[in-house]
Amino acid sequence: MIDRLLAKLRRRDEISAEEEEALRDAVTETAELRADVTFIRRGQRLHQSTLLLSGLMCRYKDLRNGERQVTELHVAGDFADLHSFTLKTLDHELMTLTPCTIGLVPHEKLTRITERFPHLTRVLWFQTNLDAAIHREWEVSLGRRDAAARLAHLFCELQVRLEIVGMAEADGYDLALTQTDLSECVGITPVHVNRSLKLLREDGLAEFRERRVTLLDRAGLERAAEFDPGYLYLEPRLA
Amino acid sequence: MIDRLLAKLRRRDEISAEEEEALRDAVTETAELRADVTFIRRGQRLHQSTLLLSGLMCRYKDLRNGERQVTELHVAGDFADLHSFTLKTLDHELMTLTPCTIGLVPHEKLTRITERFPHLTRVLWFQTNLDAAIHREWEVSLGRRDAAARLAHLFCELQVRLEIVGMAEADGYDLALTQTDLSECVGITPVHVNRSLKLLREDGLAEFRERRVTLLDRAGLERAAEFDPGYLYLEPRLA
DNA sequence: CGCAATCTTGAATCATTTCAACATAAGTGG
DNA sequence: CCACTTATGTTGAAATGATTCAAGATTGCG
Repeated sequence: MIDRLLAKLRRRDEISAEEEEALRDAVTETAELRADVTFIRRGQRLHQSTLLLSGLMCRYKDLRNGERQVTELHVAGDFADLHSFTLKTLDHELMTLTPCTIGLVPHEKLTRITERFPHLTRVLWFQTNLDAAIHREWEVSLGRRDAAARLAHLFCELQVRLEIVGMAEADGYDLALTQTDLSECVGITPVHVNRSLKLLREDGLAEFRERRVTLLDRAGLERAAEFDPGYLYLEPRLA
Repeated sequence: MIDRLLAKLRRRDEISAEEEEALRDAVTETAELRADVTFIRRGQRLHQSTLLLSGLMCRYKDLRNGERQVTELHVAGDFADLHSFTLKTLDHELMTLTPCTIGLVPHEKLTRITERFPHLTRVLWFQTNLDAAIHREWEVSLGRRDAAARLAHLFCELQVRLEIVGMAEADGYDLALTQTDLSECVGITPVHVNRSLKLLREDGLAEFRERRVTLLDRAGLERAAEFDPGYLYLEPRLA
């Protein structure tokens, strides 16, 4: 059940049998959520963290005029709001994009982990730092890349993140987003997403059709996006 | 010496005398750095973290064409690369913007803290999550705010962060940046920074002259920027 | 004083947005 | 199963915010 989380953690560090047990024990409950539900709102006091077992979620912030900026996408295996453990309250909303299965992890369980499992604590801390690294790379996209490169970069990132949890093929993956969802990730209008996707398609780099991303030329796509997977910290580092 | 760090930590949580002692003990060395030095490069294996005691620093990433995106500014009291403790390597560069005094904290000291001081560990973990929250807010600026609002928002953020460590007056603060530095923070060209600063000045909101930010109308500036300090987590939360 | 960095402004250009129309796909109820 | 509605995708043309290029003004520094 927490296999995808374990795959993600073990990609970077060793997790002992006891640590694995502590993690399994930490998930006290599971739940199903339907698509397009904002189930955590900014400012709300939280007492548990959400482990995404299957489905797609996003963190976002809205502006007064209704514009929305998605700050991160979450795929199966991600701890969608592990940071609420130390923050207690979030500065953003958290919503499902597809139907999702989640595991609930009470903050007391995490406190216990910090008291008894220093290494596992560092591994979890690492995961929140990985989210921060993803935020940084999105800052670069939003600040410096043009529309097509932003989309290309996002497609590259998701290919790698989904591969880690066994949810991507060599040439692409399912991605149940609309062009409007994409526009909220990359900070452009839906209309311009449409035009930019057309460009990527015409350049033979990538295609987004029927809720699936197809990497037509992965190397070329990565070049166009200036994608360097370093920020995803794929090599083991043994904290 | 680590007073500003302590002020920052105590703003959000209680730090016991022992914990304070553990922190003091963790800083094994201090150093002076001159301005405009990139002293940590992406990919470099790190064995210590950098505590900024005085001065101004930034994290940034460069693109092939030479464009630079600053992903966060650091002020006195910030742990500029606490995340290197779990990441081991950074995905970005770290550079001084002014002459800086830094404290060096070996990662073994931090490992010790995770083994003996669970609460202090959570407090430090919180700090890296706070950096992530700042990244998120910058994503919103870069993705959705126009040029003037991005600058306005940055000025508001720094006012609050500098107040916490006693380095801002009620109406503004010293900020030793050039307009080009600002442009690398907010993702626009230096020329457009200049024009946008003019707008803010003409609207009576804020002024940036002679390396000093003056908030002419703080409430108005915050309104223009849609600044909500929630993401800076200013209230105590007792982890 | 004089050079170099920084700031300022104007005018032309460009990427993206806006507005609008139409096409396609998906979902609902009769 | 079709008619109808709604969400999503596509394209064109005009408008806009930001960039680029260029020149001149100001400031800081050896």
